[in-house]
Amino acid sequence: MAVPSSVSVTPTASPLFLRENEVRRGVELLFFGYTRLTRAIDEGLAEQGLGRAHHRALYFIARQPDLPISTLLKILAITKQSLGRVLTDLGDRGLVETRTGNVDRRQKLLRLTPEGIQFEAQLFDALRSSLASAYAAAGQESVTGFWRVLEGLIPAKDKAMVVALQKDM
Amino acid sequence: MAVPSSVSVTPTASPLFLRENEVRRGVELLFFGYTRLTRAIDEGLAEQGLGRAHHRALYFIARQPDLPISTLLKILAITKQSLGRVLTDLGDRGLVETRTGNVDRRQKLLRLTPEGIQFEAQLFDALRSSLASAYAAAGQESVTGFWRVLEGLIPAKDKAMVVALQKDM
DNA sequence: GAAGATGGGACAGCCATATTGACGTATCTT
DNA sequence: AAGATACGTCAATATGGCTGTCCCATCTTC
Repeated sequence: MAVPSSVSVTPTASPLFLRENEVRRGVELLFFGYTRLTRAIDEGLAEQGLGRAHHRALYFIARQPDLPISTLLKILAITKQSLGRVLTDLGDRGLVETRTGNVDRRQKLLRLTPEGIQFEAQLFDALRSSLASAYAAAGQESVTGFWRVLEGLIPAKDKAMVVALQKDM
Repeated sequence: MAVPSSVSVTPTASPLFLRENEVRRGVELLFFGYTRLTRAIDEGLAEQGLGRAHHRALYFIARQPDLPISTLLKILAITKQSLGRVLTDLGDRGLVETRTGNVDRRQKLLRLTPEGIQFEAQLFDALRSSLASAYAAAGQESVTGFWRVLEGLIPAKDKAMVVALQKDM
């Protein structure tokens, strides 16, 4: 992709970005795309009596084992109480376990149990199959653009958090 | 994953679409991008004592004036009861009005009142400013890719509905 | 014209997921 | 020793979904 990141944005393209229809198209595609992707895993979650909130926690714990609760709270941007219930449910089902932090003993580090790893992988398969087919249909250049636009939607103050998740890529 | 060793594989070829990190990146960017975009309008909604469910209805009514309720139900994919409460709230605030269909008198066609138009436009401004800056930062080619991938996430049976929204583009 | 399908409204009750505010305990920092 | 931080927990509340049931008006079909 030839986007001159070192150069100031060229004004020639700017009329496009101010037109209402382009914005509405993005809003709608994001709405439908996001909701359809999340629906792909509802069935698997329901089998365990879990909801989407549980999956979000499961997902980020899978992504960053030994994640402290405070970090997960920042990622999910929900309250401690809301997350508490979710983690209790996941713990009760033997999907998530905690260990006391060795650097800071106040922390509880979250990780998936073997059963949790397997369950998350099963849910992830549904996400992968949806996204992989969308990627394949759109082509690699489109995927890069897809990422770039979404990155632009994330406020600067949150960007470090997202980058941290992807540092191993 | 079995890659035929007789074929030379470039790092950008099809295996890209099966690799876990690319999928996880998409999942995460969609999550953060979508949630951040929706947060952009929460404040404006709260001023009216409304929530995101109200905005979704408002948005699609703005997009397709004289929309029958049954169509809106398909778009939002929620139950009649859930939508009913939302529409009652919007009607009570004088943002939405209904008229009896002239083709089919059982139908109630939804449209925004002048106040509703103004309010939706105000919320839309927040969406526009977020999306427009993401578009501008990513560049026009990226925007096309962004659309393409999201379109690929929408199941075939829903695609006609989305296209219908955008037929005037 | 009668029967059935469809569009819409309304009742009651339930569930999942989020919120605020307050308070307690263990541990780390200064 | 004092204060900040990480985590847990209580109680109360709001939002936005859901199911099931029943109703009425209107359109379609035979």
